Formats: sequence, C-alpha cells, structure tokens
Amino acid sequence: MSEPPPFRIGELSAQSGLSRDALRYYERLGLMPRARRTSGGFRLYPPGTLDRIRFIKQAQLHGLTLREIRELLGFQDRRGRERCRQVQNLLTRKLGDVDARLQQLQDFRHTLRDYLSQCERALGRATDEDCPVVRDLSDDPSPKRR
Amino acid sequence: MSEPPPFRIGELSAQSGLSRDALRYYERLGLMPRARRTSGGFRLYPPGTLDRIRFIKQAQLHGLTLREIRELLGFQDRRGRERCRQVQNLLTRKLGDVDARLQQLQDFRHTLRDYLSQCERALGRATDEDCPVVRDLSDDPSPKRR
DNA sequence: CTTGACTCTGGAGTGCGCTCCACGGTGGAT
DNA sequence: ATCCACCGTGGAGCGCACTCCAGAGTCAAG
Repeated sequence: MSEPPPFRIGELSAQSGLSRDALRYYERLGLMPRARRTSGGFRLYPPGTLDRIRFIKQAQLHGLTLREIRELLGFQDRRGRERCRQVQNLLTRKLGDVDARLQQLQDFRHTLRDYLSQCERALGRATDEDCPVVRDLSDDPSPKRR
Repeated sequence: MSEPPPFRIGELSAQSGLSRDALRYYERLGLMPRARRTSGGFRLYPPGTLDRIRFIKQAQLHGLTLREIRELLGFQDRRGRERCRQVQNLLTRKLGDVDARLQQLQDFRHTLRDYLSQCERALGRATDEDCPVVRDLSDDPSPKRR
C-alpha cells in the first residue's frame, strides 16, 4: 500500500555516482524528465530513475553523446506506434554502430597484443636494443640501419 | 636507391583525413615526433607517418585520451630494456581496459537488442499502446494504470 | 622575378560534459 | 524558534580536442 519513497537529489547522487550538478545538468538537457518538486522546489525522483541513469552511463561509455542518448530516449516524439517505429529505427541504427565498434575494438585488441608479444620477444633476447614497439611507432628518418 | 618522398602537411592532411591544425596540434602535444623542416620551416613528414596516425585514431576511437596515447608511444622515456618494460606494462594495462570495454560493449549490445525485440513485439500486437521502450525508460510517476 | 598556393606561429574561440560558486530558500530534528 | 545540512538557480570556469584567424614567410611554376 505504500508507494516507494521518492528521493532527493543528494540521495540519487549518492546512489548513482553522478554529482548533483550533473543530475541537474541532465535535466536541463532534457535527458531526464523534469522531476516533480516539493512545494519548496526540491526535486523528488521516483525510484526507477536509477535504471535510466544506468542506461545513460552505459550508452555514454560507448561513445554516444548526451544528445544522441536523449534522442534514443525519444522524449518529445510522437506517441504510440508511430513513436515505437521511430525508436525501432534508432535502435537498429545504434545497434549497427555498436557492432562496428565491437569489430574495431577487437582489431585494436589485436594491435595491442601484437605489440605486447614483440615486447616480450625483445626482452627475451636479452640484447640491449631499443623497444621494438617504440621503434615501430617513432619513425623519424634516423640512422635507418636495418 | 631513391628514398620515398617526404610530404608536407597539406599532403599528409589529405591522406590521413586529419586537418593541418590537428596535425600541428598533435606535434605540440608530443604525439608525433617534431617533424623535420625545410630551410624555410615547412614540415616534412616521412611516409611511415600514416601508420602512426592510424594507430592514434584507432586508440582514440576507443576512449584513450591523447595524453594516454602519447604515454603509450612513450617518447621521452628511458631507453633500451628499461623502456621496453615500461611499454610492456602500459600495454598490459591497456589491454585489460580494452577487454573490459569489450565486455561492456557486448552488454550494451544486449540491452539494445532487448529493447529492439520489445519494439517488434509491440508493433506485432497491433494495439495502439505506447512504445514499451519509451515507457520503460521514462518513468515519471504518471497515470500509472496498468 | 612575380605570382599564387601553400605553410609558419601564436593566440583566440568552440562545443562537450561537466564542476564550482555565490547567494538564497527549505525543512526535519531539537 | 532555531539550527544547519540540504537544495534551488544562474552563471562562470575548466579540460579536452580541436578549429579558426591574422600576419608573415616559403617555394615551385611560368
């Protein structure tokens, strides 16, 4: 019978790890619905808010700008099926992006692993040559003896 | 017998897709070795430069800051085995980061796919309810009729 | 030697995503 | 009624990764 207690910005900040300022900033940007207020003007957040914040952080971590995320959350769009279709389009696009990023990230992982094993081999050789990775990546046209 | 021709900044810019300003900025930051100059002061880049730029862009795409990348390229470090070990450490750390990111990115992919299929199911149902994704993510404590 | 495209340096400006601050109001415990 | 920790708004400031600009110099082709 009891509604779950809404929390104020300090509480939400503590739970989410975002600063109060950041939360207010998100509201200004339209990333979060304008929070309900007490008579005195204090923000009161419904508990589910944390899920939304988690989503935002996740999306952000993967290179989406706050504007893009706002778009994803699709506030001020049309309603009903119309809106659902829009969201669907956006999701499909973003999913493509994510897949591309996954691919690239895997490539990068490879590059790093290659460099790493070069390092290991060099250290194994016990000569005092310069790090091969550094040599590979700093290409001043120096004494080029090979 | 002919050395490959070095190119000037405009050429490099064209080939790399980076602006001239960005290239100069990278040099100021220490991301690229200070380029050789003509007598008149024009930068002359050795051809291998493009590889380095590719690496930088790749790293950057995955959330490394230019400072971190500079660190990775490890210019002004110690030489020889010492340096190699440093680079190795850094690479190992970064590899860990990349793996973590891969994991997160995959999670995010999942989230997106879930939302997407919710959309599809909703559209399949042919009712005029609101998009479930939007409903899930916009949690104002509204008319809550369920 | 002139022309015109290209380049140099230093510094200011931009958009993003916050953070910090001042000044003032709020509200729950005592 | 009084604390005082908490919250509000508006606006300035910041670090990043560039971008833009002015004013001056360079250099290859004709």
